[in-house]
Amino acid sequence: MRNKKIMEYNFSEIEKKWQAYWKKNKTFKTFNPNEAGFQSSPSYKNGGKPFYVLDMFPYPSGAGLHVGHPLGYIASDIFSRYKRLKGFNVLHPMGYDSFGLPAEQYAIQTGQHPRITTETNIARYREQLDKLGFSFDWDREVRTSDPSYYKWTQWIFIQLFNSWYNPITDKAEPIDTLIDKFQNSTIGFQSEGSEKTFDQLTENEKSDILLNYRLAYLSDTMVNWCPQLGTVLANEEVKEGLSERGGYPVERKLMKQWSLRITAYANRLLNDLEGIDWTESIKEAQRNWIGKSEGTSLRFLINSSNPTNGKNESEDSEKMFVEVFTTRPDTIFGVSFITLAPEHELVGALTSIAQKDAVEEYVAFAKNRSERERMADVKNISGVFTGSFAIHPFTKNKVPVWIGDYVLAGYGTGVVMAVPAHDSRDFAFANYFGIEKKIIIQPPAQKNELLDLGKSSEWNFEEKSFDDKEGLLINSDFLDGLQVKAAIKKIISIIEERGLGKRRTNFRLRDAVFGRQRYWGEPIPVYYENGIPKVLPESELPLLLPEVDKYLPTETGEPPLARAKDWKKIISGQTPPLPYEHSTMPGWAGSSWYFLRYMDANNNSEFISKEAANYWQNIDLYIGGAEHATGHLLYLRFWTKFLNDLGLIPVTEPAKKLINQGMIQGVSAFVYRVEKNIFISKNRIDSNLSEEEKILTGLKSDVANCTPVHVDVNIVKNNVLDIEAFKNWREEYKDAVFITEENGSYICGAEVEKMSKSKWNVVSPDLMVENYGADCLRLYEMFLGPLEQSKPWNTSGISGVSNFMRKLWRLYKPFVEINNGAIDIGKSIVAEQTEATKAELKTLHKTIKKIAQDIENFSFNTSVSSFMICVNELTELKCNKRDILEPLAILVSPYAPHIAEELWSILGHTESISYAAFPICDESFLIESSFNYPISFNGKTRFFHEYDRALSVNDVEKQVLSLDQTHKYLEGKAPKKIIVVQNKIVNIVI
RNA sequence: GCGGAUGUGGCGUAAUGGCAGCCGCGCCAGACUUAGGAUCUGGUGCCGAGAGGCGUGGGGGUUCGAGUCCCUUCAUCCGCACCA
Repeated sequence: MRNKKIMEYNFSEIEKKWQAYWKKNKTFKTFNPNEAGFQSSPSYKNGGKPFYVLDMFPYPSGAGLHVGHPLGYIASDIFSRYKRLKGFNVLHPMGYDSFGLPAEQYAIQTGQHPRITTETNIARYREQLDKLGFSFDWDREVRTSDPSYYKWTQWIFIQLFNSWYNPITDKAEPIDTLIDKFQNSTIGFQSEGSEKTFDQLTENEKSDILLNYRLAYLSDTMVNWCPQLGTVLANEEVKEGLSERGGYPVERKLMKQWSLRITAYANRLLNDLEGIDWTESIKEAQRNWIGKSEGTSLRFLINSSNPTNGKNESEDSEKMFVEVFTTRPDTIFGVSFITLAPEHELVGALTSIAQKDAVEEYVAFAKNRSERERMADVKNISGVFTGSFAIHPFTKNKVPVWIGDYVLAGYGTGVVMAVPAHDSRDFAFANYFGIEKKIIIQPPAQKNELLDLGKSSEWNFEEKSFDDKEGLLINSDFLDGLQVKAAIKKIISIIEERGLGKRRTNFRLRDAVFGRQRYWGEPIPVYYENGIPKVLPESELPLLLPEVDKYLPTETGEPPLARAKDWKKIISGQTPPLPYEHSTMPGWAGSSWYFLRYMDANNNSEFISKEAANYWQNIDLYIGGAEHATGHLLYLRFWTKFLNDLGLIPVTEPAKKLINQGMIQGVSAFVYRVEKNIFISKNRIDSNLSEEEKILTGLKSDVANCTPVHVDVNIVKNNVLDIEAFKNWREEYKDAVFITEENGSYICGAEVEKMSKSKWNVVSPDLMVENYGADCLRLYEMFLGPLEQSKPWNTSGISGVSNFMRKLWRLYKPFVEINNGAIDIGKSIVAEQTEATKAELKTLHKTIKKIAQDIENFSFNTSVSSFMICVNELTELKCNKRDILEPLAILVSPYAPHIAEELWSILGHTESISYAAFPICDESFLIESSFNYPISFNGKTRFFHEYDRALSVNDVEKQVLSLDQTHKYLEGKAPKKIIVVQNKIVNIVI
């Protein structure tokens, strides 16, 4: 008894089956060349050149993944699977950025160890990731919080500490080479008026001097201090004066802190952007952040007859000077005052007795203003006169010295030469305090007209400064008559000649503060001996994160690590034990080099072997969010360059190509609360209530105002609220009353917002996988639109893709044979011998071409629609040929791997489809013998006519002109011109 | 203020300078149904009964021909922002 039974597309069974298969067979295990198994791996057999596809690894938060997270992972997975089919040895790993603030904040609240919550969250992430069918090699997983990983993060820190940046060779070198130079006096070192040689210095003095050069160093710096988080923050962790995490106020504070000398790399970080294929917006953001500007320093002597406050009376005040930095030295003759930042060290010395009180009051005021206040208050001008005068280096005139908080202490020299006529900030300041403006540039005529249309052709310097870098110099002595650019050139050489200053390049980029006064991070591998910071020997790594009783600062304000008992460095034969550094590393430490660790994830003796580094080089394709533009991506490049300088890795950039996937936003739903438990439907808000409704709700009058309240999007479908589900949603809504539309439904409001738990608009991938399958979700996420674009999630569109999945499945006509009650494995009714028709081959090869192109261009959305077209056409053609369906399964497999594996096996294959060969497009199937020309008149298409593709331009023209329809549209007129583009279009101009 | 991105049907979107709206969602009609938030078939940019006209944020330009190239302007989103 034999029986054929058609199989339905049971995605959940299929997906489970193949996920288990991949896991059991380690289908996606990637081998390094020196590893056993490399030569028998399918990649190697396929000719395997290395290719590295990386996702920015996630921070495992307690909320789990929402549908937005996998977007980039799906894209990278498609690309990885495609590259495997193309015969590459693909490295496609995943891991967790598992140190960080949220776990610690949670620990503070609950007392639970962050390690525990982190592990729980990772398990949940893993489960969610596994359900989506990604082809990660999990044997290479990294976790930044794992001691076997952070051992090497600490090791790299030690290398940074033991290195300095040699400006001559323009790279990092071991600190010993610097000590050598000091000892041989090849170069001098910064020291305060001491005449000692380097070897004559005390150990303390040596340490202090070397800290000025080490790439990881301890120093007193102005830091962003966040009292609520109890830690310092790096610049990019502060947004508009508030902490990025949590949104707490941030203050400026002088603290002894660990920093990394990223500024040494500013130029290279800037220049090397040219060579990498990253989006222009990210490169631009980095250029901005680095903020290179070229100009000159210039000294202004202080007038020696200044009445000073007495403090510095005894010192040689004749030698006192302030140094400014300017990018516009050409405006030197327009200087009418000098402004110091309130924090400038010479403020005290420059203040006259008469101005002492006013200055002190102002400095105190400026100091107490938070960063946020200062930023919010940009429009308000404040400042104070010091009572001192500087001497103009060329005119020898007296120039008043002011203090103003529009000058930033941290940029340039903290002093500006103010040219109010040609700088809008100086202009505002001068206007406010009534300081004179000296006009020294004649704006070009056309600019004059722009400002004062109709009034006069002169620039109105009463209203606005002229800031542009163009125009003619006037009232400027030897610069008169020069154009701005020529003037800059000339004045710089004069300044340098006379020793008044030097050509100088300034960067906005600041050194990165590297210590955090928090628990859940890598301990900095440093101990203190007589107050001198020393790094641990490599043999003592990892320096394990100790246990503490609470994750809070100590009573004395020490970081949590100070609570650890007996956590001290013991040196044999020496007592007492020495204290360790109590700060930990910032969140970005582990992520600054993780891409390297994946290459050799289980190496216990090195952070990465030379062979692995040389084989994999750097990331070929890196996918992640654009929010890391100036943080992670800059540090990643910095560490890569540093490790390259030390000769540890062969590359100077971490990623050849970077793609930023767009954010998937949530569509929040709102109900409108009238009173406590009465809700009005959206379209009824401005309408009148019926008598019935008034009685029902107990409202006396019509609704005047109502409050929108977020409602869980999972109980809203097409803006219609599931009223019963709403009542059950929360206890408080049990007795809710609704003013509905006429048809009795309740319509919710909708708004696109960030997907977040608090807005109740989170759509979980788990639910989508359950209802539609992972393949369907993968395809749908790609179908939404271009990868890089942000877009709101809309679940209702998924049905189209779901229909497609079933249509694809049916094309293969899978069935099972029931043989005397025993069920065989699935088979397909395919025509083995019959040759495919021309039409079928055309459809297939057109799709092959399109899919390959799309993947290479990261245009995954258009691929999905090509698949739909292909399946629609093949269904129409009733195609059941193996020659067509087999390549189609391979084409689909990067996008929808589970169904592809199943169909592949139904077609009789016993090996995974993952290492099949990507089909090759045969162009000959695409070429038609004729072309249907659109015939247009004055650019408007009127009709079509088919001609042989080989027909010459002249013949097409002749034949078109003889057509009846042509005469109809010519209306008896003679055509002025006829354009024929072969196999494209005919355009007749009348 | 500076920089980046984006503007196309009711919605998501597609179009090497050559037929605008492919593929979907939604909607409309029909078929099968006791029923449909199932399935299948057809239709669907706008105006117009129709012929036809108008249409890619607005204005201008280059071109035989512009969603696409150039100039200008507006709107939205994102990043940076007193950086001398």
